[in-house]
Amino acid sequence: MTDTAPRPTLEAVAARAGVSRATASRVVNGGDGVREPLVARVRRAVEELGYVPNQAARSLVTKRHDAVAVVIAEPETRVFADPFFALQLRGISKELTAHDNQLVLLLTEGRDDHARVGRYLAGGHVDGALVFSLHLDDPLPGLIHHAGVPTVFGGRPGWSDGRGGAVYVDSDNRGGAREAVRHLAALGRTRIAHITGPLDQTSAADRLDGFRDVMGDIDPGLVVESDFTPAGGERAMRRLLERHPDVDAVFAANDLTAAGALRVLRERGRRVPEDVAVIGFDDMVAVAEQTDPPLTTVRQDIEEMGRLMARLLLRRLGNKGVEAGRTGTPSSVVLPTTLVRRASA
Amino acid sequence: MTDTAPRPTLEAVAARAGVSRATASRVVNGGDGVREPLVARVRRAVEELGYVPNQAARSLVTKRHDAVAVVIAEPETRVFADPFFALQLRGISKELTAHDNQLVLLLTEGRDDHARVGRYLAGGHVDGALVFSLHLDDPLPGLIHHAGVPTVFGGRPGWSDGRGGAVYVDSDNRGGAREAVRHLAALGRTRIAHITGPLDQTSAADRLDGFRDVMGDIDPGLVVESDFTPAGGERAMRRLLERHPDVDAVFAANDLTAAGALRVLRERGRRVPEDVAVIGFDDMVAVAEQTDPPLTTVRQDIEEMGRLMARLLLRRLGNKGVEAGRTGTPSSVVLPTTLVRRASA
DNA sequence: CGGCCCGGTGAGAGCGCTCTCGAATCGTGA
DNA sequence: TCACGATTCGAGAGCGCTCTCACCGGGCCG
Repeated sequence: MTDTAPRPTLEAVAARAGVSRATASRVVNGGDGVREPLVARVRRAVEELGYVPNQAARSLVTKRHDAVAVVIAEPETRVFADPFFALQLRGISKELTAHDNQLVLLLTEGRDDHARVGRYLAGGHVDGALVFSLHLDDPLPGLIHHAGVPTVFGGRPGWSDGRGGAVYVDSDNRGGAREAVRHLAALGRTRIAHITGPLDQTSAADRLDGFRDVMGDIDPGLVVESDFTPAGGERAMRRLLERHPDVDAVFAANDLTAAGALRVLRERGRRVPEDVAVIGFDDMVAVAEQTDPPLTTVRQDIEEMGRLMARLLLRRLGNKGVEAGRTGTPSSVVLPTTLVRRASA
Repeated sequence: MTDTAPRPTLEAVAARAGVSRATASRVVNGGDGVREPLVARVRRAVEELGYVPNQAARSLVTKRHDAVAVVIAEPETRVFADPFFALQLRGISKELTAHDNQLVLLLTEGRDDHARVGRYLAGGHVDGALVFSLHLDDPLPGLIHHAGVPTVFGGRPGWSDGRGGAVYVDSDNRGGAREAVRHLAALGRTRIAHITGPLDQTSAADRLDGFRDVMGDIDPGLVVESDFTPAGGERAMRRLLERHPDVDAVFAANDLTAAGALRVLRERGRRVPEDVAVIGFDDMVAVAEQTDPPLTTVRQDIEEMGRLMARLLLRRLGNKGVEAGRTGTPSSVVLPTTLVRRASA
């Protein structure tokens, strides 16, 4: 219990099974090329001794770790207010454990942490990395690329340099936004506004693009930049009502923003959806189902994104068991979104 | 970039600095007992070569991994709908990285996973574990104890067996509940009800105990068991109104439940807080600030809980740098809660 | 019937690091 | 001045594992 009984080694297993260490090793790693009776004997010895391979010794020679890092770079507390990463983590975790890989979590905040993470990844402690880095000016992708660690990004990284080599998994922010706005238009709304997210994040920028795809060149006053927070949503909605008292629909860049907007609308006596229809983005149920009225929103399958990220990475690492892609490096994936109709639009 | 340049070894550093591998090792690990000029030379060599110690080789001999597992055992999706674990993880992460420890995340769902986790921990891949296991009947604590891995629990584990040896960090659920109920009483409420959480979780049970501490032996119909979800809160509130139409205050076991209750109250035309005062628990801002009216609730410092868990574990692992506890195994810690007054009570 | 090939097995060389131990160096007190 | 203790450094033995390579035996072809 408390005192650490010395763990049995491969040597011990071999001795007990009456074979060499080499043969024992072969059996432990699949048993190819070992005749049945011996396989059985080794297996039994493993069982009886409760042998578990020493991972450190193993990776010392194989140079593999069967571990991948998940880097979540978010200076802002905001992120933790939504279950986004939690769900993504769950998807990642499922896929990784299904292929016997460990998940090393790296949370960063602040610039100094970037260096630390870069050093860690460059240190070769993990076979690859899954990185969430949503800001345009983030130095992390560069550091990681420099470190030469196989990486898959969560969300399209907004690199300025020309290389399109980055593999990422993203949801169809632009398409989802289009669908939302089209829905508002189909409802007969004509003064449709958009409260954006921080435009240095590709997801926010893409949603704005989708909005513009449908609306064309509209009064720029109908687009208000915000920051993905409820408070920001409130501010933006207030400004919107000042500039355009006749607004009859709002597409908010995420659910939190929409919740803030809803509150201001109620406070100003506007009925939702009768006077103003509102659509959010994300489908964070804890928020979208709690608003008054419940929020119509664009859902993205967050857990699936995580699973996919892990799968792409493992494939790239040449992990057996993962169905092989056609050839070489797998390419990025963009997942579809769906409109979830509740009461607000 | 793609091809893995062979990482420099200690041997290389030693050669470049003109010292032995042993001395280079000493410098890398603090440099005690090495004279200044040599220290400087080795440091420079490390710098120039970009040397990073091979962790696998190191732990092969030290039998330490400088890594701890974080086990989150939650079959239910519910958990991921709140930022509870995210915040806790952040606290844990901060403390661990401050002491150069890695965080290996183990997410489980379903019984079979338990065995996997047990095997992993027993496999000696990590130095210790931080475990969130909130259910009374959870086999995990037993498995872990059996594996002999130093562990700190998040939340008081509800063990039936007699051993009080488990170290845990919890918030003062009972005290917080008392404060909430006293607040309601101070408001002049007399028909105070409680919507509980799942009573197989110690946090829910403790909150109920706190409620009883203040209310004494009341009409059992004023206590309704629920499940920490908004939908459950709605159901419970409905039942409550049927049985006790005269209820004038509700203490909900968490914010999500309170949100559900609020919705039912509004739907039934009860004004909050005029007719019925409502208090939640947790202070999940994303929820508590969004409800109508904003929710009065009991806050627990979740991030601090995480940080503390990590600190206790590191101390127990004899990690230098962590201020030493007085003697031996540190004991559990219960963190205070605070009442956050918003509009609902 | 002999040589050859081939699948199955074991011996042994490291992987990169820490740590013990003895050698070398330096100072100090008598 | 010389012995002796303290300090600093290097040589070398592993930690537990994988993997190459040589070895051995039996089946098959010539």
